[in-house]
Amino acid sequence: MGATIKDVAALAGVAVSTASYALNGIGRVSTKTRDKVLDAARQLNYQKNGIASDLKRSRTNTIALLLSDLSGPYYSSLIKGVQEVSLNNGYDLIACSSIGGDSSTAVKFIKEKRVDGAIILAHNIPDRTIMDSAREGFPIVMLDRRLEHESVCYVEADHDKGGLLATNYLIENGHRRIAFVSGPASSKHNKDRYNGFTRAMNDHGLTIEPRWNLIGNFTEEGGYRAVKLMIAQGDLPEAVFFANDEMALGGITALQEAGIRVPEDISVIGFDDIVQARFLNPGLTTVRQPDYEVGALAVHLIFQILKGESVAQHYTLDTELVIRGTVRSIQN
Amino acid sequence: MGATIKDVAALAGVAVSTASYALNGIGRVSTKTRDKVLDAARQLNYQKNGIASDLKRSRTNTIALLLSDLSGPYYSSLIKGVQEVSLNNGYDLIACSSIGGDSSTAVKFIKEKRVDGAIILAHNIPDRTIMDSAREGFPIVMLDRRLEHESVCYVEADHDKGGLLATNYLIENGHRRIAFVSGPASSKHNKDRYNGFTRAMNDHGLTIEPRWNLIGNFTEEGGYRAVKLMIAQGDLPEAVFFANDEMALGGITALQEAGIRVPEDISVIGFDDIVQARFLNPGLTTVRQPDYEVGALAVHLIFQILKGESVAQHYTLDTELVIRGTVRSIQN
DNA sequence: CTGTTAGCGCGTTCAC
DNA sequence: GTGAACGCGCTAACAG
Repeated sequence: MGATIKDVAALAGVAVSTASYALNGIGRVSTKTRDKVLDAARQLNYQKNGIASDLKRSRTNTIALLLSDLSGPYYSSLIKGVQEVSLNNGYDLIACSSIGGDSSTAVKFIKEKRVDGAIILAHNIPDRTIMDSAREGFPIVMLDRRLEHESVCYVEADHDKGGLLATNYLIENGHRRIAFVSGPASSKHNKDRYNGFTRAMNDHGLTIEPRWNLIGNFTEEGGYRAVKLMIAQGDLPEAVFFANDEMALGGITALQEAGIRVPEDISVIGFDDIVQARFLNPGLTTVRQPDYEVGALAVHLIFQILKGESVAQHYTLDTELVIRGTVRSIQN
Repeated sequence: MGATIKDVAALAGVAVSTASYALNGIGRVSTKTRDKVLDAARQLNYQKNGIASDLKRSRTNTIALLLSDLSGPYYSSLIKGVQEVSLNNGYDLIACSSIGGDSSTAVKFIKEKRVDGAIILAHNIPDRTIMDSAREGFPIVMLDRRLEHESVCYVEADHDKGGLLATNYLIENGHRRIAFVSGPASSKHNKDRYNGFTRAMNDHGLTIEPRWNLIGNFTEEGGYRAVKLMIAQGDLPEAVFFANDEMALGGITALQEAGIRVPEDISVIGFDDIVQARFLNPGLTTVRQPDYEVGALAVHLIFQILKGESVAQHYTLDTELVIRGTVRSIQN
């Protein structure tokens, strides 16, 4: 167990350096010697110690995707984008979680230079930590927030425009009395979506009723509660714009429980296009973010920076309306 | 940038080893010296090179979860189990994919000893590779298949009993003419589920119609096709047991398209309890595996082995029936 | 008891 | 094709 390159060299009767060259297939070695070495390696079941190799090379050929929690939520398309582009560039990809904040695996990996670059989708890693790690030459791309720092850049969907898109769609379908269920006030994305909403409302001379500005905290439970509250107030709006799909899920449950039909009695629109959206009946109309593209671009930027090319600090991608069955057209 | 421990020692005016002791908080250093060192480290924004550290210690304090594809399917509960137990034991956890087979990140990490142990849920890593890596002291736990090797153990749900459970439930509800839609023949889990099915059928003296033994390959598409075929044959069964939920999803779509109602005209049961199952209308009745427990047990075993304690080679956990709305009771 | 010296871990790479 | 330095931090043995 655990043969080292020394053992291989000894068995093959060559110097360690020669063994290394042969193993890595870098010129300088006659075919005969190479074969001897490879043979010895096979006999000893030799596997190089990747850590020693990384240490010497001072690069790991690996990039990390930092998530708040490995067990979810499910950023399938985004990860696919990250994964495909990494692999195409010959880099390895690992995912790790930031549970535990500054003492988490995620933070350890960027701080201790265990990877060559990182993509961050983990709200609980403090800006400070990220900036400390973002030394010259250590590329970091943020996906969940903005961060002004020379060697950190960020990619995001245009949530503002997405909010506008969704709201305009409701208005085009004849809705005028529209409620908005927000996520947490601290969320930039929530704020952007809300901005888009207000812009659309104002553009069409519609008024935003304060009593229809509800808080749902981006959770299914929160959406459920918000709608319960709305129902308790009486006087329902014609449509509800949930700032994310999870809240819409909860909201729809609350509506169903009250015998209010979607979309016959009230229209609903969400944001994100999570997997479940398609499986509701009727399917949830929502706004899709270009997740795959966000992921792909993020890694692409990492490689640009690694190559020493300069990149912009900020990229915005478009969102797209996904029309299913929860919004109906009202004839006025 | 990139201060090393040498710089810290120099600035603090002590030897490197002293700096190391101070930084790691291992006795042998006066408070005063310690403070000087910590101060110097702070000033230089020092971060240890984790790779050098790992090399020296020859352990990484990290375990890896090897998945076929980081972008899905979504083993949320299982990963939660793995994650929580790892963290509780003070170990870091990383996830990586085996896309690319023997040249994948996953394989690289186990071969090159970049982690202290691994949990494998990646069918495309060859047995051979796993056995080569499973040297003395390198713990590997398999979740997706059995592998007979002294230092490899496996944990699995009782798929056979799960198949029995599902089938018995259909039979208890008066169904006698039952179809079975299989996954790929190569899948052990599929085979076990099918065994449970046949056992239940035989126990009740029911016959298995060959024309109702369909192949769906564990995919939504496959389930869809299988049901289309079944419909084309005419003479529908009373119930269909899909060997996994994804196929059930596809099958239900096919039934709907043909105007066949679930469960009024035909009952459906699945296996796995994927997230979507709950969101179908009606909710999909299915068999749940104890995913969290499987994950938690897997890591637990890793730690046992790491501590040099001996463990059994094989663990089986029970499955559970999740009753929702796709099976109806037939009065004969 | 505090602090230092020296060598190790393992593979890579440069100069000869 | 080879010897030896090197990457960086850890630690046993030793000196003060």
